Amino acid sequence: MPQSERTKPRKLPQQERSKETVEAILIATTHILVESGHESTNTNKIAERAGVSIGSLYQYFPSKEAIIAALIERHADSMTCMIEAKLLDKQEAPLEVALRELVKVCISAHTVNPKLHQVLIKQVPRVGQLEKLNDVEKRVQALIRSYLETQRNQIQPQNLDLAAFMLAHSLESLIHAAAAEPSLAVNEEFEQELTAILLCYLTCGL
Amino acid sequence: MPQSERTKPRKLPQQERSKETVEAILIATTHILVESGHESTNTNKIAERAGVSIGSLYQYFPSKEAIIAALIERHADSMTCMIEAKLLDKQEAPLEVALRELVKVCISAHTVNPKLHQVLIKQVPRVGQLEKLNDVEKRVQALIRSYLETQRNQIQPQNLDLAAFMLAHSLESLIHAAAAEPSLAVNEEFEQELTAILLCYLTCGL
Amino acid sequence: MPQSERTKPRKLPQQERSKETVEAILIATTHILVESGHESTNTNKIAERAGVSIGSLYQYFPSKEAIIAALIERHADSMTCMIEAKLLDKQEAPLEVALRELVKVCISAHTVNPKLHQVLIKQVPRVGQLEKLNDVEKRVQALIRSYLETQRNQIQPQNLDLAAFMLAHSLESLIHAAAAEPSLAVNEEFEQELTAILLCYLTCGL
Amino acid sequence: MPQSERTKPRKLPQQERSKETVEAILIATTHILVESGHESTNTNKIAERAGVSIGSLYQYFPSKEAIIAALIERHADSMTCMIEAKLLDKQEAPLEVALRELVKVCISAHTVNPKLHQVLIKQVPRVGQLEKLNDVEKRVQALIRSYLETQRNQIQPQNLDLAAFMLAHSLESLIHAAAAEPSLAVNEEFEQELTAILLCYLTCGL
DNA sequence: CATGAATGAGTCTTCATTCAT
DNA sequence: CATGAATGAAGACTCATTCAT
Repeated sequence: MPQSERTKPRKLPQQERSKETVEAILIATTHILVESGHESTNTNKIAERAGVSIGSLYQYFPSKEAIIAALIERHADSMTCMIEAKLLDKQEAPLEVALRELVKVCISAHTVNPKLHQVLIKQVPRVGQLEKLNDVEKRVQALIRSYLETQRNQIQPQNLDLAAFMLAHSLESLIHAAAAEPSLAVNEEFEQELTAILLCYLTCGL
Repeated sequence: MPQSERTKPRKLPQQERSKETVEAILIATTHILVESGHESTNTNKIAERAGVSIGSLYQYFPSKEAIIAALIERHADSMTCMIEAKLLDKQEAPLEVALRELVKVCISAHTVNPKLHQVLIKQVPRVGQLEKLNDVEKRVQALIRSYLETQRNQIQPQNLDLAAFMLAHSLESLIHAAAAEPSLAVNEEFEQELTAILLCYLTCGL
Repeated sequence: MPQSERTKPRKLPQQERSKETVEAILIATTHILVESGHESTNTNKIAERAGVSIGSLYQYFPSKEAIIAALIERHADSMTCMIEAKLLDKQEAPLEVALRELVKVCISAHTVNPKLHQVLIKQVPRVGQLEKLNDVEKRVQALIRSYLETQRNQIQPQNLDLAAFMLAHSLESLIHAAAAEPSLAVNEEFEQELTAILLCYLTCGL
Repeated sequence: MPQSERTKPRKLPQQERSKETVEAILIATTHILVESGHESTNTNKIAERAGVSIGSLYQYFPSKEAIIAALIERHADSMTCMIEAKLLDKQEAPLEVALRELVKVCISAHTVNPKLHQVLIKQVPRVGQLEKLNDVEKRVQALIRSYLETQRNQIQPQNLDLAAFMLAHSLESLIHAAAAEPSLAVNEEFEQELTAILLCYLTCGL
């Protein structure tokens, strides 16, 4: 999956100073996205907020899209890392425990910067390089898939690809939806219910 | 949730010709969205494609957003109508049958114009009046909620609001995801699995 | 020779008002080119000088290049028309008379807007659609070629294509050069000498 | 014509390394011009291609224009040197021989780096210091002028300035045009015809 | 009511050049 | 003197929307 010329970071910052610049740009972008939404996020605002000239911005990112893409990548990385760590940690645990922990860590992952997450999910068009947003699901799905493998004889579904797909997407979308729904607290009860739906699916032989 | 001045259709077309104009605009918008995506959909293109002057377009819609909102509304209506009809029809049916039918009709609903559905979901920012995209879920959730009411003693979850939320969002998101995933056929097996996850959740007492 | 999307006029002005707009744009461009040169000619200046919004400019011309190209086309047309008319008129005249008249009319053609001509020739990069500048030579060459045909047995060169090439380019470049050279008056003597070089070439059998 | 501050090479490279740097810059510029044209030649690209930092580039050249100007100067020098040598060599030769040799050497001179020559002629705006492009003609004209002096009584034209002008510009422009015209081979026949037009002009008494 | 010409604020992006390290 | 990060003026172009006809 080679990155297109338009979205590949233009040059990697080599000196300390330029690393700070890139960092400042990403942080500024995060703030603006969270405060004003994707539509009114533009490169001039980003540069200004980052305390960087517009020229510097374009030294490191070839386009506005590339900045958002980088942000998405970071965000996705940090989320999947948390999840991966937990799944590896609970590899040996009984299904119920593992699932409950998975649910917990996914919720935590969504709590890191939930406002940003919402903006990315709801406002950023999944077009071109920005499709990477879907990567989170894909990577979580892969992690789950390999976990299921180890539990193959504990679970009912035979088609592990499909089962991982079902789990990953339900998990993700329900957490999204809950986070976006002010009337619904993401509390113990929700966590419990989320664990239930996944666990039932895997174990109840209907 | 009263409509703002900016997104309420400016006047209801009452004469025959007006209705045709509105129709032409919405159809043109659909085509352009499907063919070129949301980003390159603009009012001038829409007017041209609809065979209508840009001035006339603004007679019927106060803004670009209003056009998309109208489209979303239509789309959501047609989807929820199908689902509502089916749920009412199966009100008396046993849980398993009802759920299976619900799954079937949801899949059908996504098949009416799947390309448009994808564009609306993935590319249209859920901001301002365009948040209505979420209405489909909300309305389906309400329908399910009232169905669950009738089945209260057949099912395990006690918090019906939460249960309806779980079902509606899982259903919706899994069908979306499947439709967007070329490697996954939306076939009998998928339908079966989707029914399973919902049914297990409602009946298995974990 | 189909025009590329970037340089083809965007829409032909249909109403009276828009014809005036296009005209104003071209006139403004001419003035700015003559006064400030190609490098400092930009679309914003053109629009302002034309008393037209930048948006209007882009209604009719898809790019800056397209405006210059249109100007070149006009300029080339007016030049070649003059020359064509004269050559047709002198078809029957003896060689010396015809050549002298050709020289005269070419000089006149360069005198219509010599400053513009210089800018177009010296400053506008002959790239993309702007290569049309060379069309003047090509079209003059074709006209001369067909004239030579009628004089075939009066002249020495046998390869009429080559002869037309020699005449057209010498003519053009010498007039250019003379116009650009302040120390050289484009006077009777120059006209005489120019006629001489062409006539000698065609008749003297060396 | 004193050089302006902006285009005079900033310092003459005196150490070996400096000479290499300047050389590398000019060579890189040549390559980029030939490959991508003048429009997309910029100082950052030049520096990168030359394997030199942009800062160093500005140590040796005060502006972009100065780089191109230096290139033009070199190119013009190498062309005029060839021509000068030949003309001096043929000072005693009969007119026809001298002219034929002049034609030959001019063609050779255009063959040294024809692609670069085309780019310089067609794409580089003859503005400011870049007017030097015209120097080739001027210098050739001066050389021819002094040669004609020695042949004064062999030739018809009395105004030697004008005659030199005619010869220099015809020669130059016809060779340019031929080089730019893919349909026309620069072969023996062309060489012959070019000699003819010059020789006829000088000798035939029309 | 239809038309389509006109508007202009707003955005992205480039690139010659400077300057701190 | 070399480096390359930083600068920012400048310019091309889009598109939602208005308004004269």
